[in-house]
Amino acid sequence: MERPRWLDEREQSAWRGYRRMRRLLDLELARELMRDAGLSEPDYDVLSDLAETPDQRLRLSELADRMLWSRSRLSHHLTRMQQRGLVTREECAADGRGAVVALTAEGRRAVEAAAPGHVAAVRRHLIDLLTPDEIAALDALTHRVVDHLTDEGRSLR
Amino acid sequence: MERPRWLDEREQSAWRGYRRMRRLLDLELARELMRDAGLSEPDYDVLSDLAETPDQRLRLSELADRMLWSRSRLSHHLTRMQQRGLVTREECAADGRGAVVALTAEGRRAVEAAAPGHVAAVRRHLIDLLTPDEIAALDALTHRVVDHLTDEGRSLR
DNA sequence: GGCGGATTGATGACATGTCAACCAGATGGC
DNA sequence: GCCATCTGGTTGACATGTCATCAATCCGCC
Repeated sequence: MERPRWLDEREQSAWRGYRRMRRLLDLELARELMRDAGLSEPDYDVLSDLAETPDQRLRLSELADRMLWSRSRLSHHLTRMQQRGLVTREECAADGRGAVVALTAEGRRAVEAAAPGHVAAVRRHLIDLLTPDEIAALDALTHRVVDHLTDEGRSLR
Repeated sequence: MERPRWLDEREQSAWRGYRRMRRLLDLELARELMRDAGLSEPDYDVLSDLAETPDQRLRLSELADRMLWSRSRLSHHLTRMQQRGLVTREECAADGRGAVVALTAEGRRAVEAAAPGHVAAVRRHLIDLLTPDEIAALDALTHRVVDHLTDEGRSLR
């Protein structure tokens, strides 16, 4: 903390670029997803995680961990999605405290309708703008940062 | 939209890595910033944008544009920051409707106290984990995506 | 000069996210 | 078997962000 090493010009530029991209990309993807499919990004993430799962259902805590959400956030969000008929809650046979979220037929229809457009948007605004080398670099670098953050978290707590 | 081109494995992995990094990095940086300086990331962004400005003050709309925030969001956030004594609002001489946000002495002290630690965190969790080539790639790629999104926005509207 | 439409910023209602408290059920030591 | 403790999930209060609306002012044009 003493004698801070500031960012040099390149680093500064990359950091700012990253944050700007983050914000703009997010806005645009959310905007298109809402316009074309009537879903928010969090909605879409919940639905697609569920859809990828063998049985279309997951323990609440399992889903929360995958999404890096707090249980509370997930619980609130699910009650809203439940009211819209996209998911249901079921009791968990194995653990009396537990709850399981399941995709409804309507929820499944919603993701399937949304997915092609959303993937296309991700391509259009990000993936197709990058060279293969850049994709590889992004892949490597993001995973390294993620590993660093999760290892550190694990070892410190 | 017809015949969607899904992401191949590499692309998928990069996209997931990006989103995971985004989330984890954000959480960690926000956590440290709050713990060490008592500021949220939005607070810090407002303060550091103001601090970089020659006169420590900016038109509200100018600041909103730089930050890619809605005016409404900025206005709400400023009233909260104003109550904490970090900024003040002034009338704008040039435009009777306008308002100018100015950093207070306390606001200046807050950013200056927060900056070294925050930069160090950005280094520790991101920049110092990347090779020079990766920094350059990140710089290039993020700016290309940003340009694409802003050009498109400009030409469509 | 003055009218009509655009722009600036504030505001209130509402959606979403966070945090702390809580309950029910599981788990482990004795 | 029983108590203390832990865990999974829910809930309510509150912070934050979004959206639509509003009043004041500016600007272009007659």
